[in-house]
Amino acid sequence: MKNLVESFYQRHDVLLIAKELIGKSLFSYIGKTLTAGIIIETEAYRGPEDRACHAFNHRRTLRTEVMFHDGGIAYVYLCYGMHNMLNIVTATSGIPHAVLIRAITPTHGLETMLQRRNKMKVDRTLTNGPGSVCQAFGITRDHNGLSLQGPTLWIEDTDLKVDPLQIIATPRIGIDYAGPDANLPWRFVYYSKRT
DNA sequence: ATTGAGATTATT
DNA sequence: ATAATCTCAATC
Repeated sequence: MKNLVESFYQRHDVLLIAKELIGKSLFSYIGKTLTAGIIIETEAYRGPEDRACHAFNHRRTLRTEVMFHDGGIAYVYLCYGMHNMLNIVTATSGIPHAVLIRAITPTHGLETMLQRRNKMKVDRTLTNGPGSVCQAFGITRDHNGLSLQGPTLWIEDTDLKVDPLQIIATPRIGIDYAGPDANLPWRFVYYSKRT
């Protein structure tokens, strides 16, 4: 297991990075507890030219500011007034690319995740949506702009071998307002046989 | 100052 | 299908 280095995040092909993040391991050490899981679903948001991206047309606000920074940090924002969303900022300064983490399969800290999610049993709903992932991992807007080199939030490589054929590309979720860009197949789902 | 809508989730 | 809930940006 090895922490992904800055140069991994600072490449300029956000679609490639979104695909490569599938099968990696997301860690958080928050509230004195370690939680971790394998990333199984991502979405790419490609800066100025992507109508679905918050930073479309270089829209630069308090919220989108961190997307313009160098890759390798977290972009966390609030959606629908109640859900935190975790994004990975990629590319380099001035290029607002990001990858939304939509789902993981839990590996560590299951107890903590259940508590945070207010659930009794581990099931598919524990961490299968961007809001759920953040809640289970304890990630909030307080972690906006945080470095992914740790010690609070980071991503490690794994021994898991991901066959490219197991990654399915589909249109992104919940962005009907983006016009033609709503059809771009920039959502990536890891397809594995399940019980 | 007000308003409308959003990268969602859990429940009816 | 819909309520819950709050930030942002566009408009007055």
